[in-house]
Amino acid sequence: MVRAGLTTERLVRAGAELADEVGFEQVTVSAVARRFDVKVASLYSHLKNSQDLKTRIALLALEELADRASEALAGRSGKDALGAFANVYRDYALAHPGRYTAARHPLDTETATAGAGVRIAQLTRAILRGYDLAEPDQTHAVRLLGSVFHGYVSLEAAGGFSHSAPDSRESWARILDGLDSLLRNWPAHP
Amino acid sequence: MVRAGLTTERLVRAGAELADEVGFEQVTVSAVARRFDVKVASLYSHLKNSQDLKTRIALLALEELADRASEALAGRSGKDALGAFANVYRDYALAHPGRYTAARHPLDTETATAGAGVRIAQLTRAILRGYDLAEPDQTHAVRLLGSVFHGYVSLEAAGGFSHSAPDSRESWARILDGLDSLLRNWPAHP
DNA sequence: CCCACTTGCCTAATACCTTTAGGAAGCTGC
DNA sequence: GCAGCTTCCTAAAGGTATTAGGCAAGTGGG
Repeated sequence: MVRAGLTTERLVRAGAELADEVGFEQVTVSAVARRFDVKVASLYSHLKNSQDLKTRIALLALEELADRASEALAGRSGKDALGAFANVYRDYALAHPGRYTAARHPLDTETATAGAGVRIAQLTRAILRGYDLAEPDQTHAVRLLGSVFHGYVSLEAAGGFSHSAPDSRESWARILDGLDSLLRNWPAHP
Repeated sequence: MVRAGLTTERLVRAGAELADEVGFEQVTVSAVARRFDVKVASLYSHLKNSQDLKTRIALLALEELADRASEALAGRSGKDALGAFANVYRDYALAHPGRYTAARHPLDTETATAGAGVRIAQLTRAILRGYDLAEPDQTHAVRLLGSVFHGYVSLEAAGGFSHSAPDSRESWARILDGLDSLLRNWPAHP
């Protein structure tokens, strides 16, 4: 009996690749086992269950996203930072649709607060240092940015903008212009 | 043998209720059959397959959403319309989380263009009539609004804003202020 | 009224996926 | 070179999806 050398790490990584290839919903313990040419039950020494696999893929994706965002943001500020961060999001979602879907997978509170999601939130807040926003407006703005990035990228991934003019990239650029403008002129509370 | 009186309509409606109760992902042909106290195979006279069921639930949700939005928008314009539309979205998502998830379910192009999704897009565009935006900026703005509404509501539904100050409603209100401001002062192309 | 026909729901069967229990073969260190 | 842990396996039970074929409940024409 030749051992396949399974580890949780390798299984999760394979699951992430599978997600990008066939969609996150289609990622199954069985499919990962097939990929390693191993019986399904063998994976249960490394994974608690199917949900565990999906959660770990989600955490991997969040970490990759946070790493890229962190690197892109280094040395940038203001609109430059805004655009860099936004493009990391968009590029990641387009290059790794399955992982991106995984990153949006609902996590229970403890898992979420322990994962890289909070790093992403911190980075979003860092972008706003280039704009003059005091609390609580800063938090409102963080939520706005998160919504726009996530919303746009999801709709784009779902094909929402693919069959109509103008080009999605053009809209993306103009939306970033708009956000920059809004952040510089955030309306005072009435 | 007493007949249960199954119809595609009733099955889809039951599926939608089930989605709101246990989540759209948990909606299964078997679960719907149980709800009617009927054998699973019986549903296949009314539904093509599991995917068909989910697609029909998605279309139902889109239609309900479009109906509500249409009603809310009647007689309103400008920021008033923007707020009314946004609140329909948010309220629907909070009241019917499963249906809302269903509404975001990816549809193939033909199904999507035949469904109520296009009505929603048209309504979004109608809101912008209250602002002075020419094409292609109008389309960019439609995409921005769609992204913000969808993004915010998804993040909120996933619990993103639930355990932190300020209150989510407050952010929502201030984000709508921000969007209104941005639409009134849409930056000219550099 | 009843016979034929259509329709609605059923049984049966196949094929996956998930998960647990328990066993055997490989590796590691003494 | 063997004790013990680890890795992977076989076996089994239970759930979901889907198809094929059957019987009984409604329906319409003679």
